[in-house]
Amino acid sequence: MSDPMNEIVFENVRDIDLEHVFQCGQCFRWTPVNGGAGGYAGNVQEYQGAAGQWYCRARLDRDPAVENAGTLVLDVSGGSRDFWENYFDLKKNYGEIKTRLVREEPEIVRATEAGGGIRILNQDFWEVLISFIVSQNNNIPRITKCIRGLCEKFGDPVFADENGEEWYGFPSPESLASATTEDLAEIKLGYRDEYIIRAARRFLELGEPSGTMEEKRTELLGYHGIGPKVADCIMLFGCREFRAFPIDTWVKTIMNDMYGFDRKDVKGMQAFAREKFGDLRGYAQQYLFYLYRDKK
DNA sequence: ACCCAGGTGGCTT
DNA sequence: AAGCCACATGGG
Repeated sequence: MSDPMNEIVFENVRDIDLEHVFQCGQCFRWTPVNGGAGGYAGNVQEYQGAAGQWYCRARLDRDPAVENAGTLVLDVSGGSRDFWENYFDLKKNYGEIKTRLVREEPEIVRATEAGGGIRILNQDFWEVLISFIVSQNNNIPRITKCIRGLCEKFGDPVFADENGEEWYGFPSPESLASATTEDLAEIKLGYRDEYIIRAARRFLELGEPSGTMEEKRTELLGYHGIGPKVADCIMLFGCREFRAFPIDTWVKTIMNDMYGFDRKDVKGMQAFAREKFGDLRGYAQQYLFYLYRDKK
């Protein structure tokens, strides 16, 4: 027997595509429902996943007349309408963001068109913190597997879907703070399990970073296992710091290809992003990242 | 067997 | 400040 769900409908959402949202590397707990490539069946996209302690089945009935638009129907195990509206960032005008980016840097139009339905989710800080520590020197399929393992072993069951499959909430900080490396071994985090345990304990002491962006960054860099790249991801996806511009191997390739930067010149890339994309550089980074991920 | 993946810590110049 | 290298794990 599946658990009951609440339906929440958002009509006429602009600048949204569920494949862009869930495959752009910002989150790791959403999967296409019917195994269709990217969750497509005609003009319907369907994904299921979880945010914090809530399960959600998300369907986008796409408007055939408008690109990256449609009616978003959520079947959720909990969470208010406001919670989900905020999670999907539905109050923000992404059309305007794309227009401004292209005005400053016309070449980026390739990226804003390829990932035109990207929205930066408002995710829980703690979940983002742990997820991106797992991400270092790792690939997306395996990151996904590791995080599922963490949820199934250390999270609470929150929902049984119609196939009888159990979904789990993200582990609490306490549950990971009290875990041992032996407990974590079966998750196959490799050398990262020490990082996870220490991060959980430090988060319980410090809570979420606050202050200016630089202050948040400094605090994040104090975590063992968090360097500049992971700190920028956590700020962008978990702290609503849209001026963060994470530079990973893909972005290095992009910056080399499009603008001729030496792959080692991370400082130069940051300065370029700050100058060209200003306060919107976090969004720019997502469009660029998706463009190159999509090419593979 | 090697190289890579949303890199980082630690040690050596 | 910049340059190495080891670090688990799994896929190509």
